[in-house]
Amino acid sequence: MRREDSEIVRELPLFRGVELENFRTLIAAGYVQRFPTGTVLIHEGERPDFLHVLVDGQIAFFASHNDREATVSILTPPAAFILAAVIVDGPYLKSARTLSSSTTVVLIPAGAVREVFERDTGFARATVAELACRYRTIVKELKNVRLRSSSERLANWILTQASQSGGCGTFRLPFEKRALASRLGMRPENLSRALAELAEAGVTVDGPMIRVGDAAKLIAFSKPNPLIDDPTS
Amino acid sequence: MRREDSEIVRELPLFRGVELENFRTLIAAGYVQRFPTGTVLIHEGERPDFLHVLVDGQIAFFASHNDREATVSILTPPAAFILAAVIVDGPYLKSARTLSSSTTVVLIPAGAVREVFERDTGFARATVAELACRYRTIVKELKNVRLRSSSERLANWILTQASQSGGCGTFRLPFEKRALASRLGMRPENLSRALAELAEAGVTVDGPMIRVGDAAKLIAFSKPNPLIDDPTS
DNA sequence: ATCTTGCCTTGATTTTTATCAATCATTGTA
DNA sequence: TACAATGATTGATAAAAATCAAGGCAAGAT
Repeated sequence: MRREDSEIVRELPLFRGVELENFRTLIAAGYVQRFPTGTVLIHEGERPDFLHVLVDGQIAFFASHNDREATVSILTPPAAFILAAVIVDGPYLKSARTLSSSTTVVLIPAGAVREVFERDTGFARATVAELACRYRTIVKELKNVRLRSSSERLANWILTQASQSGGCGTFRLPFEKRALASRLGMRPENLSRALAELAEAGVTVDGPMIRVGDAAKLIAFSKPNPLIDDPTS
Repeated sequence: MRREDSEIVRELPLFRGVELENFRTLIAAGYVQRFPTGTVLIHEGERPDFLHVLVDGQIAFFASHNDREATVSILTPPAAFILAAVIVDGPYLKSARTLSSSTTVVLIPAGAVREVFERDTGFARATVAELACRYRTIVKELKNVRLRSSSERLANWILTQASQSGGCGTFRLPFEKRALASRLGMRPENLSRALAELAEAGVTVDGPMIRVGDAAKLIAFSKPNPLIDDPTS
């Protein structure tokens, strides 16, 4: 593993509190892999062999049932994933596929993770914090789905994205529109229509570029709620 | 606190591994309260003062936004709740109201919980397991919402309920139909209609009594999926 | 340059779900 | 016993979202 990659892992809140010796054990057992776009890294229902850390690129988590497919979340680096499955040693509930070329992932054997978890209280504590945050993130997502229409979800997503991409009000979609549609629980056709509707709220679209012309107007339409939209709350 | 109540708490997976001394500290700091139907115990957005343990009765967790209300989950005893909010010391993401008369709750001050969490590795480990399971439960619920129609959700809920209520295929709804409707993400009107449709799958309804006449038929309609429906997976 | 491919968009239609309105049943109360 | 009050049901209608069917556009291939 390149020093660069292991340092990214080390800087994650999940690993920052791990004793150096234990961290080295984890890194020694782990390795790096790089994948092209569209690779399915994880298959729903299988058993977790590795704790994964996304170092570069993007990953979509999705689930399939009944000829339908739903994107549950999209992960951006750096971030660990499938921690819960590794901890309870239960089957994956979601599949994962890469959304960008040369997506880089660090793989740490599940057994090593569980061993260090047992003897390193710093890691155990960080695991609790990580799981608690993940849990709260999904609760928010469930509220998002149940309490909002699809165009409201879109409007709030744009608002969040715009504020994260610096103040200028213009940003580039970080992935394809159909991935966004699935992430927001809508069909690509309806995403197109919803984007067109948002012109009334001052949002203009040019290919992958989104411009929030009038933030106040978009906020009035979106009615953002920190208990749904604020990732830090 | 009655010995009876503290023993229920002690038997929970979350507390079973706590050192006796620490457990006594928690119980000494805690107390019991009993509430009538419809009491809102917890208000979305407020800060957690207590870890709660449901000892008797039923509690619905719901969230409000935009003149809408959605039930996120319904809890049956014995079970601890709002653990994640206590751990991260973040605002409640959901409100909670009692669904049954004389709902009994044990309240343990959040500070005491955090203190014991810091020094008791058994508790820390149990917390991890609890949070990981909760996380996975919500992932399943999100899949349930995103991958199924409302009548499919209903059919699978009935299937689960029937199997948990012993083999006879008849059971009583554990709460009012409108609570069930909200739990399943549908309107009471549509729950009525969906129940009527399920007659084709051998389900008969008489007030609060549900009878699964032909399990095979209902399974064929429901298409249950352990990665959504199995609470233990 | 032309063609193919994949993605996005647009319009028409169907399905699903919510909403509105009215009625019925049950329960607890005066 | 009659009488609210509450919850459940039913029917009619509206809104939201999915589906089906064409086209359009741009990037890469031939």
